[in-house]
Amino acid sequence: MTKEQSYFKKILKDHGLKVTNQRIAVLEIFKEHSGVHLSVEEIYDFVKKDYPEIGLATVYRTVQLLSELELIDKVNLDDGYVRYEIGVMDGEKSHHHHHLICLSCGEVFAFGEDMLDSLEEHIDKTLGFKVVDHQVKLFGYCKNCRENEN
Amino acid sequence: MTKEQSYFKKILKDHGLKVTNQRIAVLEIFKEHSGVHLSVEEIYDFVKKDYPEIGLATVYRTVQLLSELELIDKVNLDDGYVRYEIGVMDGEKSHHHHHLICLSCGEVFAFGEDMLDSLEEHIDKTLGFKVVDHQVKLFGYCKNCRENEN
DNA sequence: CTTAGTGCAAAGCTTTTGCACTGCA
DNA sequence: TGCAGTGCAAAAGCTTTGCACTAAG
Repeated sequence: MTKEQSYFKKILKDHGLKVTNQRIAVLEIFKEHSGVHLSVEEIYDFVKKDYPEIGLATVYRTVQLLSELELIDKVNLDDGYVRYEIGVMDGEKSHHHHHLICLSCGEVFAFGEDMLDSLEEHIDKTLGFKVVDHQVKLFGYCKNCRENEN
Repeated sequence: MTKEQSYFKKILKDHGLKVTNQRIAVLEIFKEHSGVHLSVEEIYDFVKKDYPEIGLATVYRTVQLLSELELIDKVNLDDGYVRYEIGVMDGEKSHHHHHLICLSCGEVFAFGEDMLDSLEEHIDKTLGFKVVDHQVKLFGYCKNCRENEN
């Protein structure tokens, strides 16, 4: 058993939740696709390879659970699906919903979150609005696509 | 006829589209609710007061049209509805998808866009990603809610 | 007159829910 | 063994689409 699995089981137990094969299997898919933004349908298709009898509703419920436990992040890329990505795998601080979306190839890149600190401070001072979470989407053209067009 | 209506009619004609009462009526609702983020259902309810025989499908089609003509902005506040707001009514530069969403009362405030310029410049330099549009959502607690809690 | 636009109803989509069954603790 | 969790199918809710009809140009 990997250390992520042990950690996951502990969290489930701490919340009085049961450890099931389905939950382990879904988390495993997120681990195998770190950095990728998966729709529930995509997760379902992946999980079925290892666990063919799983139901779509279970995947929906598990994904909601993982999101509430803050083990995965919810991302809306406005493509008609709600997407999720694993958030705490890499050593660095968890990057929170910051995405570069290429309008040409559709690729999604991530970038760090510290760049917004001064902005949030300014908003607090001028508007009295206390920011506790943020979601930033930047649309444009990635390096590859720009090079291919030239 | 207001100057916004003349402008709208010109745009429709320039695109080879017909000027219909329904389209005028929907635009009128956006004008009356400048700064508000309306769902299609809400727009439908408002329009029906002036134009009871309008159909929901027409509102959906009109809103898509207005969005393509860049007369309104599409906003997704993750509440299950796609929302729209009029974008070019005030004299200032059009504020592009920048929202402060209060987690307590649900109120949505807007803020200016120039604050992101340095961030985008940095991204271009370091990642080679050219940003052409952006969408920023900041979640937190607004002044009112913070004062009421104390 | 021609055909884009409309209204209605049906269908399409993702997501949620009810309920009997299963399996973890 | 008891009850949380699951699987299936049905339902829900937003949005789109097909089609006959209406009205703008």
